[in-house]
Amino acid sequence: MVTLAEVARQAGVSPSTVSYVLSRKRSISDETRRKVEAAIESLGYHPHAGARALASNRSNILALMIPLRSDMYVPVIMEIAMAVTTEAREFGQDVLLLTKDEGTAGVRRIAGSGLADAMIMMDIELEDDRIPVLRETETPAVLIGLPADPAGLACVDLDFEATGAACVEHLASLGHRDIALIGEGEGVYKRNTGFAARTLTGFQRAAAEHGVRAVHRSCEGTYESTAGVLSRILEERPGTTGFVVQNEAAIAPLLSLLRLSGRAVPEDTSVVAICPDQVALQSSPRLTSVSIPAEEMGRQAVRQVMAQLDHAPEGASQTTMIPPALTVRDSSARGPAA
Amino acid sequence: MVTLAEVARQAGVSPSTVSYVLSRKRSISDETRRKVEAAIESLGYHPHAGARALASNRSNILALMIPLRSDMYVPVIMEIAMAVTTEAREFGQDVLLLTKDEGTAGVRRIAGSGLADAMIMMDIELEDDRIPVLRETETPAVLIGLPADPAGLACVDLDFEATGAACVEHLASLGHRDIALIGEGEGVYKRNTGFAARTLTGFQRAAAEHGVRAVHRSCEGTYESTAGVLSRILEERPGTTGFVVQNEAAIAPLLSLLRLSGRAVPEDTSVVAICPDQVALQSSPRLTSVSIPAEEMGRQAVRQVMAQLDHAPEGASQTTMIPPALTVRDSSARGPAA
DNA sequence: TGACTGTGTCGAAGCGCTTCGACGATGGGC
DNA sequence: GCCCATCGTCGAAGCGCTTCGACACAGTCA
Repeated sequence: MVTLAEVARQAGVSPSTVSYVLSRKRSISDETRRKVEAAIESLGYHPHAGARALASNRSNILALMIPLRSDMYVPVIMEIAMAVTTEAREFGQDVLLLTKDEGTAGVRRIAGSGLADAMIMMDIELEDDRIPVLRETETPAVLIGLPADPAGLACVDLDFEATGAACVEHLASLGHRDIALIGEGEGVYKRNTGFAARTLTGFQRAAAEHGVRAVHRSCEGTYESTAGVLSRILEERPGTTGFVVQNEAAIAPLLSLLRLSGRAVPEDTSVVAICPDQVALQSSPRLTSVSIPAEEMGRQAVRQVMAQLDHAPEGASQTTMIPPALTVRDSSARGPAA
Repeated sequence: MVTLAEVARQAGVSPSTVSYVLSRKRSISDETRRKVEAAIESLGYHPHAGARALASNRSNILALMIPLRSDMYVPVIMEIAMAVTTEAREFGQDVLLLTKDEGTAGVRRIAGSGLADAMIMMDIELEDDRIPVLRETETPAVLIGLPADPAGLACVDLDFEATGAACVEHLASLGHRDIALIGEGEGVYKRNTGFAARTLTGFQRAAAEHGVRAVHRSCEGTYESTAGVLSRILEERPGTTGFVVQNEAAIAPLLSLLRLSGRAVPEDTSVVAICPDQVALQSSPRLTSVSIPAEEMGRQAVRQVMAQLDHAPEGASQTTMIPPALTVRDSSARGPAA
């Protein structure tokens, strides 16, 4: 192990000088800096993380708590995790991976041990029991998702209500008069994750505003479930020409089923998905969609958490709702009333 | 911050005694242990991670390096990561998430800073440049995947060669005489990740052994690409009745295309997939498949790395090839020669 | 020119833990 | 009843770093 003391010896300066070269907290002459940097380079020195954490009371680690199993689409979780990790490195931070099932004990452990400087949490429930612990331990944190009471907490999320509305507006503007929302599974609405309910709210509000008849059905995402949901919708409202899908797993079955039943997309039926761009682009036809800005959420979360760490906890209570971006592709076209 | 010293004061013992209660490295009387544990409980004490790492030269952190973008199916990566994290906690370890794009510099940084005690690496290339660095820095490590030269390294992977063979054997035993492997995208074979090539080797060997005509086509996984691949196969070998698919993205398109072309699965055509059980179960019909044992690979990796850390690096060079498990479901049935 | 203000560097203390050696108390073997 | 091993506990050193105060030196200003 190369230590700071060895670097100092090799550079012919004192250990504290080396430390100041590294931290830039005091001015150092160019000559000294060069000598020290040369020594660091030639010895392949890396500061000992534990020693640094002990002395400075900063671990330069961000804890990221992700769901073990959840309603969220796995690739989205992954993309957020990768974005967090990548962005964190830009700030010289590393990322500690925790699972949501560690729950409040996990939060306490991290806060108590100084292992991480802050937390980023995903899969936030409306009444998430980790939140009171976060408040109590005064852990700097950013939530990806929106709890019932976000007061005093930094949150980042897609504006799902606006998302639901945007899908309806798009279909309404194309002249569709009967539309359906194929949503997440039953469990998702019950389990208080909020986002599905918020989407539904926006969907219904916009439908009312635009004078569009709207139905909503939850769907488990399997082929069978999707088939059942679709046939019930068409039975009830045979004139349905527009679908909004908020369930990545249901997209492929739905397209397949529409094709089988002879309804051409987009000629007869329009489909708008709420899904990552990748899914929209891989489908056939390529889907008009509101994308899940996973990467942006991850990056935003890191930036906000770093802001809390660097410039005191002012602005910690900021909620960032990312506005939906609807991209028109090949799955939506003019409807009957156009 | 509650410190060990405060616990000691509250319990009426010396700090070293508290430390020994925690580490169990010296015997402690029941009475003292109880007092100390009570103090820990009542104060909500958690040892400071940095201090512990500094003094003991052990961070109790495992670094997990995962691909940012890769040939691997994202849910599999995720499942491995979750399994690693969960299993690591069983050993009292935490997991630090690194991305593969940190490359050799990342490995050096972790090894040099003592941030992690060991590394678990995914997405191993045949000639992975991180491997020499691992050897040079003498970092305890386990690779998930198989490099060209695994000498002296611990590796865990599915036995893809046996997997390819198992699929062929299953189809051959059902009486299929013309089979096709729909594989990963071109890039995967070129990019030296090994697993796709190993599967192909096993596929071809077993086909030869069983006197079965076999073709192989790589496939990008989009609907269009799958359609192209399928039509070319059927043009060349119209008698093809068995498909092996090693590309999760191609599964749904393939099933959809077979249905459209009037080939019933499994009555006319059998399909065997190499994919996670979840994908096989969600498809319709449910697929006969060799599952990707993501969770087991993750758990195994942690166990092996812990063995290296605990009982010296003997056995560090062990390669664990997980034997394939083929589960018969509803997508394979007797073929023409049966 | 003397008092002052910066600049650049150093020494030492201390972060919270582990661990080694020491030591008093106990108990078994003879 | 004495010696020695064992058990349970303590004190102190030290892990590698950051950071505070001190200080030498060179300019700057009246």
